[in-house]
Amino acid sequence: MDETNLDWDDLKLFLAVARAGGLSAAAEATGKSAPTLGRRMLALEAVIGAELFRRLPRGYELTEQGTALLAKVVDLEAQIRPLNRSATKHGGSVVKISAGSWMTHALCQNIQTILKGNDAARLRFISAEHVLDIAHREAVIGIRNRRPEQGVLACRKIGRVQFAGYATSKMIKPWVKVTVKTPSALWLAAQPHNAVNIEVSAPRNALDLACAGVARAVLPTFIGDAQQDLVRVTPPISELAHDQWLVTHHEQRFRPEVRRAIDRIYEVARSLHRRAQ
Amino acid sequence: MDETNLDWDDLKLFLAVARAGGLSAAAEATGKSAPTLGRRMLALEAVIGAELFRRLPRGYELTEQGTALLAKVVDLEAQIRPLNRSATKHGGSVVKISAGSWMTHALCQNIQTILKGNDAARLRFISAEHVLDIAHREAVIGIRNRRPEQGVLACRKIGRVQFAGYATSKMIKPWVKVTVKTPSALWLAAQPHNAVNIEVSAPRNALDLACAGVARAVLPTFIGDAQQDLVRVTPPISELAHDQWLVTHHEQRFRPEVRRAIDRIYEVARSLHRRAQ
DNA sequence: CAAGTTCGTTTCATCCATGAAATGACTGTT
DNA sequence: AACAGTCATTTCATGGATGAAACGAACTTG
Repeated sequence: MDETNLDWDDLKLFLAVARAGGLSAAAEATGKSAPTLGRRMLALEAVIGAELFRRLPRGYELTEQGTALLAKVVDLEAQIRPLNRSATKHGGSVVKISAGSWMTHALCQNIQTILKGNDAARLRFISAEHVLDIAHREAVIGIRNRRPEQGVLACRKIGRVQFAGYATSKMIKPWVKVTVKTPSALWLAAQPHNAVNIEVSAPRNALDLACAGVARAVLPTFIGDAQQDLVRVTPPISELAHDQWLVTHHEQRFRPEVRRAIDRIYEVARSLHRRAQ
Repeated sequence: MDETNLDWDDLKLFLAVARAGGLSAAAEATGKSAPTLGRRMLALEAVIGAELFRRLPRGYELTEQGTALLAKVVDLEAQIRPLNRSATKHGGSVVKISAGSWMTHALCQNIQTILKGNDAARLRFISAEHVLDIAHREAVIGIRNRRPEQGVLACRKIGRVQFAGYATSKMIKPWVKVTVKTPSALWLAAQPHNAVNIEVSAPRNALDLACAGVARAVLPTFIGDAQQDLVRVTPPISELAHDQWLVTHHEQRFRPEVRRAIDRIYEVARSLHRRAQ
């Protein structure tokens, strides 16, 4: 085999073996046989130039390099999974709305306005920090922080989002780190003087920890200013300010239920912006 | 072939064909023959359920869907390319705690108790509905709803978790559906008489919508009973009740910072159980 | 301690993905 | 209009990846 050319499918099989903890269970999960998986893992290790597993009598155990690789491949899988046809299958009239976790939270809190006059379709809120692909119907409506370039997408500017640091008191100095690649997480990582004492994987938990009085959290002002227990402990962070856009597919936006959802969501988002100036 | 299972290596070959603008040039670039690439592209289109190329006499031209896919695969390639390098550097002393989103929320709200006497390590809360693998160090501490079978894991029973339906009023009848495969989501799907009028991808948003007064949500009682705006609208759902276990790795649990975190988390979790009986 | 079970590795027959060769269609040149 | 060149598709023989079967090692159970 070509040892210089990584077979991407070996990464998928690696993921299965890593998750299953051995070849036999991974064989069941993947439909490939245990000998095949064994050979593919050896091939992968040869290409990568690292031992990914300790081969124990009762199964495969990841090495440190294997664990590091696993984290990356889990992320790859999350990106590849939606590409399957089954992932895009349209089941009934569902309007999928994709927004970051803060925006989704705010939309849910204002759900009565959004639902007004809209019984024809079911709404599905997909809370994700990465951009879902409207051109491929991963979502029908998206709220994004960048104007889309694709010609098939229609967009409408909502307004400008500001971020700031929040805590229960200015006396609280350390920060909570969100272990995802959002601009605010990256900004915080780039501030060497900002001590981080705790980490969370979900942005909502950062808010929880700020409210619990142990750390500062970077929050959008339409969220931070709405919390009664929190005060701003920094001025607005200009590096994180960005415009917010409501995006949909040219073809989809004339469906009546999509049209109404767009109008309502725009209304709610605009009012959030006005409150948080 | 298995049309439901995307071969990740087909994405790599797609990238080569897209870049080369045809099979012949891509054959040269990849070492695969043109007929092979042609078949693999057909297979990829079948799995994805979209036409990625217009097949012209003088080569392959990307369709809009193909162009969109190309952007994603370029990104995937950028992530996969460095995998030949040495493993990522080992970070500082971080204690990773994995629990479901409700439990993580509750732990964050009680973070002061958990942090007591524990400055030596940074805590990382990983909010996930699936079980992270402690045997392979995806997490150091896990809160699970099943006793682990693996011998390398130490476990300690916390107590029993109950679930119930919650809303702002018993007059509210429709439910919010969480589009993830958790037992509570699956239970709700199995109740044909429970009308669902709205969907969310994140469990926290189900709570948001219940508090907004538009739907009923299935919540664990240690969450639902703690919300001032919500009341139980069903009795406890016996099908969803389960034991809760604190799990860690045999080897890891004697590290002082892990030991302390385990003790504190156990304390907090036990008190949650007492409150929600 | 013996028997049973489970897991990974090795061996080897099978079959399927591959590529060589042929073919067809289209474009460019004379 | 005829011919040459280029590209993709089809046909079919082949070789290599696959998995069934066997084996060995380690662990579990009675």
